Amino acid sequence: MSLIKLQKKIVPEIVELLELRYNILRNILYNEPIGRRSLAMKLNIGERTIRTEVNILKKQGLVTVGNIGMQLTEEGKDLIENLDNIIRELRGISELEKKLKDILNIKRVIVVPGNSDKSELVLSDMGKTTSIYIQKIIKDDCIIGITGGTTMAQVAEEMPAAKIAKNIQIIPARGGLGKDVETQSNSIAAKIAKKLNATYKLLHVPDNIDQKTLEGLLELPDIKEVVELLDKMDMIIFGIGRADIMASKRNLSKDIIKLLNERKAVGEAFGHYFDIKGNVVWKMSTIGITLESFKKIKSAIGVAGGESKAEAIMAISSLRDDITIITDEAAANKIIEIVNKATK
Amino acid sequence: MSLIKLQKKIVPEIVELLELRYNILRNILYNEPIGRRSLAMKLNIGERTIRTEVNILKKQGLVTVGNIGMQLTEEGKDLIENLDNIIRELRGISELEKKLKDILNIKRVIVVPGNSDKSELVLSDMGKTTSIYIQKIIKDDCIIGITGGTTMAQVAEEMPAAKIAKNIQIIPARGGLGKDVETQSNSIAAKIAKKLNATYKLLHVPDNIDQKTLEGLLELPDIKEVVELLDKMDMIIFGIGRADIMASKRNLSKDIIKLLNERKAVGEAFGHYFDIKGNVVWKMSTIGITLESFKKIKSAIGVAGGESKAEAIMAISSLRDDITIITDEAAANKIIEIVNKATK
DNA sequence: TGTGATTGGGTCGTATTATGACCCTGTTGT
DNA sequence: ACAACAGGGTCATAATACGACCCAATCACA
Repeated sequence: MSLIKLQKKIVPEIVELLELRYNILRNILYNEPIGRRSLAMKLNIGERTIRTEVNILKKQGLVTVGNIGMQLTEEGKDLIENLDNIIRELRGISELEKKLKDILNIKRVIVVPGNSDKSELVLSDMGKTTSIYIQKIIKDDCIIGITGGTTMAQVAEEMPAAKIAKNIQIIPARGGLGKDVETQSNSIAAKIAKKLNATYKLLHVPDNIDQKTLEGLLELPDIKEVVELLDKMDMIIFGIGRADIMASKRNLSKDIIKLLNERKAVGEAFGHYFDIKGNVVWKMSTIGITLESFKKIKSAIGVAGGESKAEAIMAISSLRDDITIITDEAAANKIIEIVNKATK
Repeated sequence: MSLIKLQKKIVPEIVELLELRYNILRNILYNEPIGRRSLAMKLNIGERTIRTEVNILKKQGLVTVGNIGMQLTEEGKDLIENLDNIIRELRGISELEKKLKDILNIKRVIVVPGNSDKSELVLSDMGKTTSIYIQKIIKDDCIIGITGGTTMAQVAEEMPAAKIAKNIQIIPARGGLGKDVETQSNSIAAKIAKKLNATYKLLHVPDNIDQKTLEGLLELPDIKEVVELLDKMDMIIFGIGRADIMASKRNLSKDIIKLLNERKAVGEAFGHYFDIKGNVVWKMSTIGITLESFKKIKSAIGVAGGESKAEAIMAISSLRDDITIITDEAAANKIIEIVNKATK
């Protein structure tokens, strides 16, 4: 039996304590310097509790607290990295990954602890984990497709800057311009490309354009160039969204929303809307990767977290059995819950 | 950094909790079935505290509590073994051993956690640890000398029964009959011999006999046989006593006690009284191993615990630098304290 | 230079928990 | 039958954690 499980058995109290302090440390690290009250806000904990805990952490030499706020000491920063592994084991993340892999029947599942719906740090973690995974499998002369969304924006944000392979090309996997520039696939592709010291192409095409305009756009050399690359992608990293939320974000017409409801769309990825079995129920008319191309890409990596994304993840997992899903604990547990209910 | 140290840093509370529960579990194991009140007595803890803790342990499925008392579950028993290592690391026993080895300037030091003055379980542990160590280094055709005392009695008690080598002989390292048969070297030698499936010889000689009688006894074939073996010993396992306490236990005359005080005797082993530097200040006139023989024996293993034995252990360690000392945490810390004070 | 938003630290009443000091009843071994 | 021991119940009290405030100092920004 592992050391952690052993302790969990004999001193079960440590679980909450350890996680609480871990969260405090992490939140200080990501927001330093930060005050008591702001921290209490972020963690949804009473201010006084923060105080008690921080006093202990201070006593242990992990945080310093001055009049500008609280900061981690060097020791605290070192500690937090090792703590990651403890938390993983404490929560049984490895077992969770294995279980989820079996349930979704896919090649690889990576789970980060926490719930990205409730904590932005978990979203960061997911982004970081995705980045690290990508950097591991990336090879020379790789063409990598990227989609938009807040999750993918976070991946770009957390991507460590490092030239890890030669002649990498980053391209947006589909057109579509959201309101927020930060979460557009174009911006994200550019950001990732810069971090990886790679070249990139942009795809400036709006969503939902009519067939005629589309054909016209395809004649443009700038766009044509990218479209040709779309079929040569070696890797695609994409966010997974909820069908209903994505529909409202994109201001789809009432008719289409009705259609999506009727056909029980639950998930969205690269402009395609899927039901829980992975059937395409509708797709946006824009320039971008097709489902057929998607299925042929060597490495497909989907990223999404939060329990709300559970069904969407299930839908996308049905598309290919050699897909990699990177998600969080909350989504993983929710998926397991859904499957358990269904089989009962 | 090790997992334990990491946790000690971030959740320092667990230290006492873990140790408390460890002690409770151990005491239940060694005394099962045992009641709340008896247990509280043994551990010097309030009865109510035991109740709170046991409730948690019960909830965790580590102890069962019926109307005959409390017992460990199988899981609890499994746990306790792994816990040993955690406690060792928690207390930094390895570091302590290293430090003590350097201070005493001897070949090998083994420390068991706890204080054998305060807990009989620690004495058991020391006995068990000694037994295991002996069984590791024992070889075929070995002649092993044994002394008396409560510590050595515990070694015999905890010795696992196993024939681990051929043609082993166990002999008492010196004569001397105490009041309590159980702690006489004869009984202990016999007990150990039986457990190890070895042969043994006895040495029925009283303490403090005059020279003439001594010479007479040496003519007896039974005694002569053992005495000849004394010089052929391959290993000696001996308890270490405090000079003053041993003197009073043996009812030494006031003159001799005065002498021991004058010459600053602090330790006793195999009938010899030593000052802190390892000089013999007095020895009992009886049949048994001489200091010269002792220094020639291949393996010398001294066992003693409790802070009161600190100086005695220091004295005996000065005799040989290839001696092995098996002691407990309390004695180890006390020795370090004494040396620190002396060097300041 | 003022002003509002933070910051850490102080304090105090209250809720929660741990603990000590008992009681009771049942079982067991003598 | 009795003494010794077992667990469980109860309650007042001590220790602790916590929420809800206050204050003065500091900082960013207008």
